[in-house]
Amino acid sequence: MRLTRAGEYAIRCIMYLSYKGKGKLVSKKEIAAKCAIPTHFLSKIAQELQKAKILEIKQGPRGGFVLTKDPSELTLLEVIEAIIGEIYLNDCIARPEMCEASNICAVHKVWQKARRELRNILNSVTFDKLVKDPKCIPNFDKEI
Amino acid sequence: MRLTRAGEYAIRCIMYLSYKGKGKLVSKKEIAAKCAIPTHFLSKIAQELQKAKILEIKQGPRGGFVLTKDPSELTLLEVIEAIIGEIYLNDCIARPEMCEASNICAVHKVWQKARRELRNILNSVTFDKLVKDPKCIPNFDKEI
DNA sequence: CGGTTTTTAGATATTTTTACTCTTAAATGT
DNA sequence: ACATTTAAGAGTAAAAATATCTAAAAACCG
Ligand code: SF4
Ligand code: SF4
Repeated sequence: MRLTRAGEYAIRCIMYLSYKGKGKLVSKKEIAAKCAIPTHFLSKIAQELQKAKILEIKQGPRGGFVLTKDPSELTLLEVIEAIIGEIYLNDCIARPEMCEASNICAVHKVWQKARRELRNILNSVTFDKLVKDPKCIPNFDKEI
Repeated sequence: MRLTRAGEYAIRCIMYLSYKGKGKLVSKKEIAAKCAIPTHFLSKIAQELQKAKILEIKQGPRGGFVLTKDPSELTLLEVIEAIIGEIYLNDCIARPEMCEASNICAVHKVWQKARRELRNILNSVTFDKLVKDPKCIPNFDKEI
């Protein structure tokens, strides 16, 4: 019950793009270096984020990624679920038909609540707030 | 980011034992049948639950499992973490040294909060309450 | 005591997921 | 045209999940 590496990398990538600002083009190489993400893996992650309309990919020399959403409108939950899919916590929340008891099960109700709370917390945090605290991006300022 | 099958099975097993009552011996075969758990897999799960002092295993004919904790003192969180280990949600919460930014990272703080809330929710539910609602154990009453 | 039943505990096996990596090709600035 | 940069998808290695198998131990029964 933990976030995958791809999810964590996606957050770091968007953190860096948010720090640079919406609409600003940043090269893949730079992001990979600053955020400690394997470059080829970053490609895969960026593709998913593009599908989710969070960023746009520009090819060619001077290519890279551009954040298309305003950091103030973009939450942790959106980025995470773009990569790992919707969070459910337990299988019977995703597919209630897998357990005949799901419509009356007391445990099921706890998972529903837990899921709602977790997603609320992750959805209440926007990237503009995250990057506003300069301390949270200690090595973004360093030269590459 | 979801509970493993072993975790779900553990909850069902303890649900059934709680329904039968603390100190009551129930055979493995019966639990496996009622809770739809592969019998051999149930052995492995029971071993973990015994290590966590939640139940005791009795061998021999008329053997089985006995709940050693009072259902009112036993929470969902205890049972789950006995099987899947402590919940952390993100690697850097389990091992802050894996990311140099962890002591100042704003995202890290969100995960700390999310983890605390999730564990609180799971820890606030005891098994006596779960089994008190007769509807949550629809097929426990059926004959085997 | 000896046989039968029931579970143990560890080894093994299969499948799925994770976490990358490689390769070929496409896009684009100069 | 050509060099640079990324795309897209196939491929792979390792880990985790999900069981299953087997030899043996425990305990009841007659
Ligand atoms: S028993 Fe309850 S919690 Fe478990 S799978 Fe069924 S509905 Fe979900
Ligand atoms: S960047 Fe923040 S959230 Fe991500 S691993 Fe480091 S401390 Fe954790």
